[in-house]
Amino acid sequence: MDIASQKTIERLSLYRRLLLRLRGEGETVVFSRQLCVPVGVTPAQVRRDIMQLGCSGVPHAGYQIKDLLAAIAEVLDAPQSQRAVLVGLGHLGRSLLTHFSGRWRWLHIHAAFDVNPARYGLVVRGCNCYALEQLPSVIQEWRIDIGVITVPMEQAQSVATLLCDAGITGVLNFAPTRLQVPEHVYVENVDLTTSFEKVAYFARRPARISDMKEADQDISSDNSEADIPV
Amino acid sequence: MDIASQKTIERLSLYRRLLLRLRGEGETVVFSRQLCVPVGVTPAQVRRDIMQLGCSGVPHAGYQIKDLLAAIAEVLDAPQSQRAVLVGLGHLGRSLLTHFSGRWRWLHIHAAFDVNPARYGLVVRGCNCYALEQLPSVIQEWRIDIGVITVPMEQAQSVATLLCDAGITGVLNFAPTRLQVPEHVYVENVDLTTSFEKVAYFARRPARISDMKEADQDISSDNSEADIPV
DNA sequence: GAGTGTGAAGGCCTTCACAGCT
DNA sequence: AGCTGTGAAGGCCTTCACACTC
Repeated sequence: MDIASQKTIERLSLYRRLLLRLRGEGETVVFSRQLCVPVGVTPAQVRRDIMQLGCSGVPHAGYQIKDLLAAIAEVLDAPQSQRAVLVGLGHLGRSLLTHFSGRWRWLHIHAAFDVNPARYGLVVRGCNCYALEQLPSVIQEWRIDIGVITVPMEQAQSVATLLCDAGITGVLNFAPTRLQVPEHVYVENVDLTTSFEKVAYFARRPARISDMKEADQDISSDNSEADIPV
Repeated sequence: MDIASQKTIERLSLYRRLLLRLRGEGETVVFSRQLCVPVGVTPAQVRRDIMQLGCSGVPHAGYQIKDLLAAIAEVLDAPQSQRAVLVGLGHLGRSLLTHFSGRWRWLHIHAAFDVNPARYGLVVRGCNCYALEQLPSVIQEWRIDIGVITVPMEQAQSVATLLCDAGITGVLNFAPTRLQVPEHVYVENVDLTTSFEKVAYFARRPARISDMKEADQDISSDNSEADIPV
């Protein structure tokens, strides 16, 4: 697979976690029909993605889970582990560090930065906080290629520029603005405020319609035996 | 504006925060050219969105910021404030509560739920944690229409079903799976793991090109958790 | 019959391009 | 000249449909 679109990468990520789960349950083969539902697409889309991965299935016999996992890993996983820095140790930044640091061996948050001197030397989950001025040298010395931005909107662009100038090629942006970066830099936006506003909007729009006829459709879920939530 | 697509709502949310910032800086009018960049679209898209809002601008004089804000609020803001519940008081759930609770007056996280009895009675930012069994009655009694799911993937679907059966119409899903819900229920997925994987993937794709010019020092200490240079 | 592989069609957005206004 | 309003065109994905395989 030479080049994959953003949406394809998203689906591969979802496929993988699903496949890992199936494998953990003892399965060895899988059909496109099983994969499509939890990823939210049609079987045709699943087959297209698998085709693009270079894997082949057997009609009526499905795909080998281990083949799929190997092919997906080939695409998604870096040859060596990647390193990231986080900029902005406010509430959100600390939460992310606490929650995610050390959670994936293939992505290590190597250092944190902030403009607030009160936060220098702060250590969250083994991750040190430094002054923003030190960012370029740290990035270059450790060949870090990912920056996580958790600063307020007003400062996001200047931090992004700083990161890009230092040589970063990927940004995970939690600030509610679209960053301007050089063409070779990829930006993934995670905008929780917008997500909340979207849910709030769509939650109240169709409500009236469904209020009319309430309980007609029940969801046909495969894992219906698992009545024990959480 | 009768109906708006997901992408339109996203942009409206971004426009608004930008407009609020501009207004705070003393501006009263704005051009499409100013709005397009931080939202990541073209001026034509901005004008289309504004047209859809029902606002008009004046050539060479731009749009009135207060008109735009009023029109956007008309679309995005609920007549009365909306209430949400959060299910799953693990690390992520607590972080979200800590970070977002009380942050927006128009969306109140009213209660939290978990299956783990050790968490019953837990209070995070004034938000009480209850047993999952109480979820339906709380939702119905308080007419809550939004559910935030922060449980592991394995339990996400059953929680979603529970929420939908209780009458929820919007779900903010942090679990890495696409939920099956009745047609009238809207689901917004926030998948941090996938986001990280996307950044990691795209960060190293164009890397080779830029690798050319400073491929001198090779620090290949992969799983190094060594100290940070200062 | 049940599933895979894939060309072709369809849909949804975004952008282009240009008329109209001041 | 500069910017808005908008029909038309173009692009990107997704889905359809069906031949093919076991």
